[in-house]
Amino acid sequence: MPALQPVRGTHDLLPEDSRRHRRVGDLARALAERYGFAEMSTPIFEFTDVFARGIGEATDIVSKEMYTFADRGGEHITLRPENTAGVVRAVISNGLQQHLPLKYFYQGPMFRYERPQKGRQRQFHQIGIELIGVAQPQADIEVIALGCDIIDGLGFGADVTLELNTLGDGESRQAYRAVLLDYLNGHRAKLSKDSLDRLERNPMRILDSKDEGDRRIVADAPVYSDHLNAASRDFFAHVTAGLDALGIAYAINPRLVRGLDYYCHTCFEFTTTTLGAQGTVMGGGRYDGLFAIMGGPDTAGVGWAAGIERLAMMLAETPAAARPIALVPIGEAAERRVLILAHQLRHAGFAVEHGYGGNVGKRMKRANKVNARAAVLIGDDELARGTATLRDLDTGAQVAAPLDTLAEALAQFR
RNA sequence: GCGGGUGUAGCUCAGGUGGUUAGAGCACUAGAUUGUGGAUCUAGGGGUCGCCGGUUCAAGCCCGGUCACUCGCCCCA
Repeated sequence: MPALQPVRGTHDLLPEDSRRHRRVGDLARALAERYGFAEMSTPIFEFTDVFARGIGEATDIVSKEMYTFADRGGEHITLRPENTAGVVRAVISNGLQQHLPLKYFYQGPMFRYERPQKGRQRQFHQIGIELIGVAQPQADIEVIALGCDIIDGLGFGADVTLELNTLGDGESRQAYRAVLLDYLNGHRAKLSKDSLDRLERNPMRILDSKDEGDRRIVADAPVYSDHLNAASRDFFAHVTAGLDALGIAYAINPRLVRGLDYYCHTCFEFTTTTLGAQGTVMGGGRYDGLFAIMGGPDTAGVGWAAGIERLAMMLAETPAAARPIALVPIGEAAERRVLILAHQLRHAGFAVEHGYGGNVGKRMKRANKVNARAAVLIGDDELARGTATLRDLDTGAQVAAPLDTLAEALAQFR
């Protein structure tokens, strides 16, 4: 490590970045609460098994992207690559199935050992929701509607499309898998190298291949919707009908297959073309089988996760920082007075900055630099009269205000 | 993990085919202005040219490696 650099794929969030992230997180939380989702958080590391089992050994995340290490006690620990498995673990650990349905919102860092690109980092941040314990399609609709509100609320409605598909239930999936494997095996010789690999791990993935040759083969492949059983078809029909009723636009994408093992029935992605190759901005679906896989009682679940960095990148502008009041003391006596005054004004709810030394000019410059809304000048003259000189830094207008009621005079600059 | 591109000051970038002390704009600091910011002017600070090695009398420039970023693949948020 030659120079002092951050670890590959990690980034500092300086105040401007932080404000963008907060814009996303705050809006998402506020809307989630409106839908009845309460914020909670789980540890950023868990026993490796939580993810290995929950996400699926064969997935890319588990097979090559986890930050795993042995701690000093020899336990196998993994930095969370996503949060659904952790939330499910928390529900089971705390015996929360007695309180179904559960509705959670979370926000925080995730870790994946991948090659960084724009919109892809090794430490990144997600917001997400989980609706646990509702097997009916109402839950899917509600979860998607909330996602949609957040995307719209951030101002991305025009740049983002909702892609929707169903993975059916276990029975349907097994039936289709068999038919599909049969077909693909017949074209083995012409499949790309990547797809031969997928044939073993997740054949439905091949449907979404970008390889030309694969696409030709896929074009004539059996279609999943022909192999869905009645229950699965019915479930999906309810979901789409619900979205229609709410006026939520979506595009059915039969090729949409999510990578994680635990998904069933509804799956969806909110995608954009404005971010380059990393176009998925929010993704999720139903995971009714996950609780059983994790060793808990059968419990339904639906949710999504969204990448804060990706959403923050799409933000048209950086939210402005709060504008403080700048206190400018002139002389020793004023300096002492201002120390106290700053404290009082802060307690009264004002954001207050006082320069740290320097003459009036320098302090005014500093006030300007922190984008102060107003300056309060106090020197010997003012102290003698019991006033402060109050300057509006936007207009330059200046008035005298009594020191003991300064908070009232400053109220207009809040 | 695979393939392509890039890497000069805090930021954005100049530096024809290798040739003395590496430049600009913005930003920063100080002064003009010791009780008044944003504008202007003046001066100043700041670079082991990502890092290591090689070729050469001589490397910011050529070669190799390495690190980071970036574009695409894989996959995902």
